[in-house]
Amino acid sequence: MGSRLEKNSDAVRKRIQGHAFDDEEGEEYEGSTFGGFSDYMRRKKLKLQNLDADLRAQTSQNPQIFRGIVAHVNGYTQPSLADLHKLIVSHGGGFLQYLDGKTAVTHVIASQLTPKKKVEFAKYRIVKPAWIVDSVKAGKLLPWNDYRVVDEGVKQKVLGFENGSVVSQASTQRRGYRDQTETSWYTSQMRHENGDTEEPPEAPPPFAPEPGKPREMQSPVIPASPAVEADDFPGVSSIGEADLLAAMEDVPDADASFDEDDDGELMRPPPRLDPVPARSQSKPVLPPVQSADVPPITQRRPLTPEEYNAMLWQDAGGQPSAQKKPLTAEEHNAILLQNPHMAKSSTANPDFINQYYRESRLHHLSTWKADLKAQLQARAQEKSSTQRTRSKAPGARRYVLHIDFDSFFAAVSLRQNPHLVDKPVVIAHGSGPGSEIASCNYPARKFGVKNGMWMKTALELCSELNVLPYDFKAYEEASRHFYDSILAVEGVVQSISIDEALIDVSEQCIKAGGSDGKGISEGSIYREQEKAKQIASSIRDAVRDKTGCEVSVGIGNNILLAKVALRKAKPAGQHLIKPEEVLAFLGELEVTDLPGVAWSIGKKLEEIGVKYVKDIRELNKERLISALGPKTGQKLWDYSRGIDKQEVGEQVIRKSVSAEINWGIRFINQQQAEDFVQCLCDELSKRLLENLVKGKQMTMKIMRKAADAGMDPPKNLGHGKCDTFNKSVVLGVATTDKAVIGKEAISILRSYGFSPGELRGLGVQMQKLEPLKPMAASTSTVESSQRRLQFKKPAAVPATTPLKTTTETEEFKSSHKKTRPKLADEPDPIEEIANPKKERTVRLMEGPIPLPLETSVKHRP
DNA sequence: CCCGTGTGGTAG
DNA sequence: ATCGCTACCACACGGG
Repeated sequence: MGSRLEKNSDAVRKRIQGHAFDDEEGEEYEGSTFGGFSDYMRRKKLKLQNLDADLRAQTSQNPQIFRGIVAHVNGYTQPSLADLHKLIVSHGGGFLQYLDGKTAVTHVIASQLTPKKKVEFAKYRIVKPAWIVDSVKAGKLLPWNDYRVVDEGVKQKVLGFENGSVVSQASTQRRGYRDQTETSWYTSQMRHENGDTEEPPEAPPPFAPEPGKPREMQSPVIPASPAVEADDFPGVSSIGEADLLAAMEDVPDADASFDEDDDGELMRPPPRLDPVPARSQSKPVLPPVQSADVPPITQRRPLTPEEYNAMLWQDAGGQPSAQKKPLTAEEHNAILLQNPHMAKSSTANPDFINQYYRESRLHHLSTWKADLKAQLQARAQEKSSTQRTRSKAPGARRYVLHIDFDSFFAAVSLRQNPHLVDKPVVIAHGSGPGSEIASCNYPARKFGVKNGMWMKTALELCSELNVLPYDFKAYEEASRHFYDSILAVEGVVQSISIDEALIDVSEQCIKAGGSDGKGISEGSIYREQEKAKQIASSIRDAVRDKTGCEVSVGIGNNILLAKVALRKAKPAGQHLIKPEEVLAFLGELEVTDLPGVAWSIGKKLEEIGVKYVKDIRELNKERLISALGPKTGQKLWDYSRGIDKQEVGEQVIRKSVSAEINWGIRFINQQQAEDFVQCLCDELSKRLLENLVKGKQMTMKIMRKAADAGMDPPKNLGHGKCDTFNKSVVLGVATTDKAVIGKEAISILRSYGFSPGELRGLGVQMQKLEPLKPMAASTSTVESSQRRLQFKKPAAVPATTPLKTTTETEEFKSSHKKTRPKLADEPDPIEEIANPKKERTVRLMEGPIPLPLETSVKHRP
């Protein structure tokens, strides 16, 4: 995996956010995309929102004619606001009490509007209340056009962003989000690979579902026979008919006016049909998933096709039989999860989080990266405290090495499969169409296969592709050897990732040159460069010896140049950029070859006529800054001239900790969603403790299926096209308490009132971190800082404690003791990359350096 | 000017 | 089938 590893594999959800609607006349509206409401901390609003979820959950039997619609009622109406609210929500719609300018409201309901309001609401569709009433009566969504309050005309046509001339003052010529979305990598990949599935061009507009239209869900719906038995994952049953029926169950009409005066508590728990352990109102501890909804283990007979059909085409409450009710998202998921394979790989499996993180390459990449960074920074700190830091001679030549494995995952996995080395090989989880390619060897690249590509595309490019599985253990092992070799070199080391590092070897090289490293002395410069090359070469040899894999090395006089030199070095080589070559070398690169420049900035540059780095030099700085912003503009101005002020090994302290999952999220009711959020918070709390920090601000991240996205995205159990919603809350006091975090997170989730079946991704993040108080002082700081660096081989440890079975209340669990029996006396060098799940070293944090976890544990009774 | 929140973008 | 994470920076915008 090179420096460009998975360049495209992420940044997925974020660029698919804006979606505009085509109404019945094909008129374009810029839907205000981002939902939520202005101030969820205000209790009253909160409650109003919460009701929606409850009400919606109870009325899923109603024809969900307003699905995809989010309404706001303005002014006095007949029927009343409350009645309209109830009608809308109980028929699948969303409702917002307040407009905050960037909510996801699609329609404003009003009997009439003042001229001022007309302007204010210009970007919404304004309809009369009768639209709601008549639609419910008709059992289907009627064309809203017939109920317009404002006449057709300029008033409702807004946002002429395409017209560049409109935006002038802002100095940055900005395109609408939608434009960016349409040309994003993700969108284009979707089109390329799956243009037929996710958004069929003939798909009905979201506001006019065609109820009778068959849905393309037959195959997942009807399992031939259960290939995975329920006890493949003990502790949970497969989703049975009971769940399915529960999801579709008739629920008595919700009381539209829950009392509003119990302000002391978070909110009213949703009323339920089946007996569910009630949430404790005083203690914010939520019941675990399996205790809530999942029935005891029973072997269930899968539904027969007839039964599915009965459900699928169930008549919607007395409608004419031609009018079949489309399934709600919850019903859809319930049916989907009938397939045991699906259930196992989704939130229906209580072990899902652990299982998922075990298999996710991106999760591994992130954890590895954080661990390595912490370890190397701790090492650097220790070094600088023991030996006087010599200040760098200003103006001296620098020699920075950027070292990187060639197609890391593939190379490591190929050692077990030497017969494939000359054949095209990729690393992926499977060979299904949506499987992502994490790494590909050079023979595969010759076919045009790239990291991050989906299997479908890769197979089109190369039909004889060999797919090898991940071997995370082996990657850690190879990385350990890699870092052993790097750390043996005299210089300043900075970890980039599991397979990538920087070393500043300036001091060594200048010493070899025999000058002060400033003056222009041909001989000295030559000797310096030769020294750098020789260091690079010996590192490559060392890593090859120990791992059997090739690394490449880029050498330059700053990080930027080392990085771009690496491109030229690959594969299995090294390249040094001499000072006199810098401008020519950089100039011929495309702008997107620069670090920090990818599709988005690349496109902005393209719009102002810049394709190559040398083109940047033609622009004055002001132009660049006005197009890209002050920092980015300045940075690129510098980069194009070979300037990079960043130093190797700069210390950065962690500012956030988070846990998110945006795959396999398929809920059939609100309870499951909330339980899952709690599990995420448990995980987050665990990570906070591992990092010895607590957080004062929490952010909840939500991905919800876009209104125009199909129920089943092209990627199996993927999130597909989504809207994203982030909301943060500042806690009174910093905490690691999973109950507190969970309470806040669930509160935010509820406040949005999303249909649980439409959730596609969830995450929780802590910011405003503070160091956790160290345990009672014990060992000397010196000793602890020495211990801090040990990369421990995890002792043979029992499986990690299941997420929800822990009853520990203490900050440090005693199980750590068992895990790491005799720690203080092991002077091993770096022995293995710490297992991210069980082993952590102390993180750098502001304030006093906390004692290492182990040390603290040791001294507890 | 500062600050805060929310969103976008990027990299590994 | 499939495992689309996570930290960090920059920016826009709104309010003092």
